[in-house]
Amino acid sequence: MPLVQPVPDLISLDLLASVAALGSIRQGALAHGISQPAASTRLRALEATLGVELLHRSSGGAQLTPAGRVVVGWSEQVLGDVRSLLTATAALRRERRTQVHVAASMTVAEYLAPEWLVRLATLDPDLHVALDMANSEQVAELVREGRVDLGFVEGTSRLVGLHSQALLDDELVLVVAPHHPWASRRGEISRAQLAATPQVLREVGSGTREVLEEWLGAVGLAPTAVVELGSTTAIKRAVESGVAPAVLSRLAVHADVREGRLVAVPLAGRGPTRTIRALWSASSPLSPAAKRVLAQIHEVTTER
Amino acid sequence: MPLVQPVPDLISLDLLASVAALGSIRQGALAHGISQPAASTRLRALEATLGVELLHRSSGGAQLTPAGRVVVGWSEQVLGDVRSLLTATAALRRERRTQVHVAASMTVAEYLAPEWLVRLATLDPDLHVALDMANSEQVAELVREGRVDLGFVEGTSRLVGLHSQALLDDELVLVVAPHHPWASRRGEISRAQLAATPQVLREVGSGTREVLEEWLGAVGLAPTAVVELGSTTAIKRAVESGVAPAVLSRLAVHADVREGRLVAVPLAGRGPTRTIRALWSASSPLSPAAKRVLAQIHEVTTER
DNA sequence: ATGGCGTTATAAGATTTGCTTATGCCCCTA
DNA sequence: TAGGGGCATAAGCAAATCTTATAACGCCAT
Repeated sequence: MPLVQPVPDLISLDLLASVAALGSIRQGALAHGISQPAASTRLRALEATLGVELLHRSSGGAQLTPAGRVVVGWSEQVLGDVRSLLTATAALRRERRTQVHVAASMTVAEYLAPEWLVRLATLDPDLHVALDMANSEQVAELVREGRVDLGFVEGTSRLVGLHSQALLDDELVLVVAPHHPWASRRGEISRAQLAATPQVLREVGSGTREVLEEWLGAVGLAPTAVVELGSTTAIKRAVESGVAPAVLSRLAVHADVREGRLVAVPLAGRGPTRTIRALWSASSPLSPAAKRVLAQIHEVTTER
Repeated sequence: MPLVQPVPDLISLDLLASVAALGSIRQGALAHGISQPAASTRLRALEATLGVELLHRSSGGAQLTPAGRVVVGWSEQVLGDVRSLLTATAALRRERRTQVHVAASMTVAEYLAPEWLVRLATLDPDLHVALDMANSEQVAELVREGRVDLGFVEGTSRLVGLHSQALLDDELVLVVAPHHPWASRRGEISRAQLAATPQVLREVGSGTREVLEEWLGAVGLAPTAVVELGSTTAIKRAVESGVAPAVLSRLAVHADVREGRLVAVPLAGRGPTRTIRALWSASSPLSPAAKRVLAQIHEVTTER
């Protein structure tokens, strides 16, 4: 499958085309910014590589042989394709200078990223950020595989092969429907009570679920699912309808609690919290554009 | 007009395609017969040259980035055209191994070369000789310019920049029509008598004319043209019709004299003679096939 | 006939490139 | 925890490619 050696090199084919057009090896050398003996030696080597005499040389200059004309004809094809490749890679470089591909976990994508992106659009209009949503585990995988430049996740698992930077803490709160018995009771709900009560949970792999599992696991307990939903919004609607309580990010329920659709119920002791983190690949340097995005999001999250 | 540096090199583009197909830099290196660090360094250099990240590397192997896929796509074009170029040059090498392009002056082409080519066809059927006819001056120019491999000319002029080898001597003889007064006279025609008699001549540049001009010029005389014809056959027909005498190669008139269409009239003293020579370029080595042609023609002309 | 100006090719030395082997580090699996 | 897969770095060596200096050749004007 690989090309059989020896392979002609592009610079020598290009030089041959120049010599053909200009009529002498010396003029071709000048056009290519190399000395005349260097050009002479290169062309002799190209003839040896191809096993064909390409130029008829005299003190009056150099002209293509019939075989040389054939080779220059094919070379024009090759060199044209190389120019197209270089044009394509220049476009990729321009895109990479301004394009950042980001993946965020659901909570971040829905409640934090919009504000971040608005700030970015204001501060740095040249940057174009493409945002994907996935659960935290999937976000980490996308980053690890190099399919996105930056990731934002909740929690600290699956950071192998990745660099990370903490941005802000996010507290999880217990919410119930307004008519739920817990909505009007005084006092806090213990971990044992919470574990004994079926809840609406996110799917396995979501940061929200992981943090809850860790919080209960610290005392040998585990959450009980009445239903698993893949969307925080869906969970909020389910809770509001009285199905069961849920533990969700304060970021996610802030507006619903303020507007009376949900009631926040205090948890005993220190509630579950997690750190929202930025992730990037440990094996590839962050692009300048992605660094600018990270720096500005860090600035936004530090200001709160 | 030349490609702007730095230019990707074909071997690295080929290696990238192999790594993409095989899934690891190490497997790509094996396929290309180089060590793994050499492959790794080459691909890093290619990324620097193009200014684009092409591979996502991990301990599980290497996969193309989206930009890498674009580059490999364009590379397949480039590498495909390079393969076409290599196929074309292989065909040219095969042709050059068996094809010899020869130019001969009129006399040689009409009276010597046919026998030579018949012998060549018998002795070496793989050789293909293409024969052009031109006058001696034009033959020398074709050789000097590299447009033919070998030339055969009469006389010794215009050998600058050429190698030559004497093959045989050719005598020029004076011929007249059977009813011409000189046909029945006894004795030789002097140079003065010849110079004073209008003749049928070849065009300027033909070997036949040059030799005659030299022979008369040696005693301060020059030939007088009643007409100039570009073909020895045409000259023979003109002489036979009684227009005027002509001085032609013995090779050319041998059969006409034997069959009585023309009468050879002796010239006083040593008649004009010339050497039939082979010519080839001084600036390019003779190809093996052309060497075989020359060797066999030399053998044929030495046997006479 | 000679000198000047164009060309190509060779020689020698310096620099750059590209390879090798050895080895370190990382990740995954048994 | 050990072994086997991967990629990257370091050091040393050989080959390639460049430079300047110069030789040789052909053409043209004087």
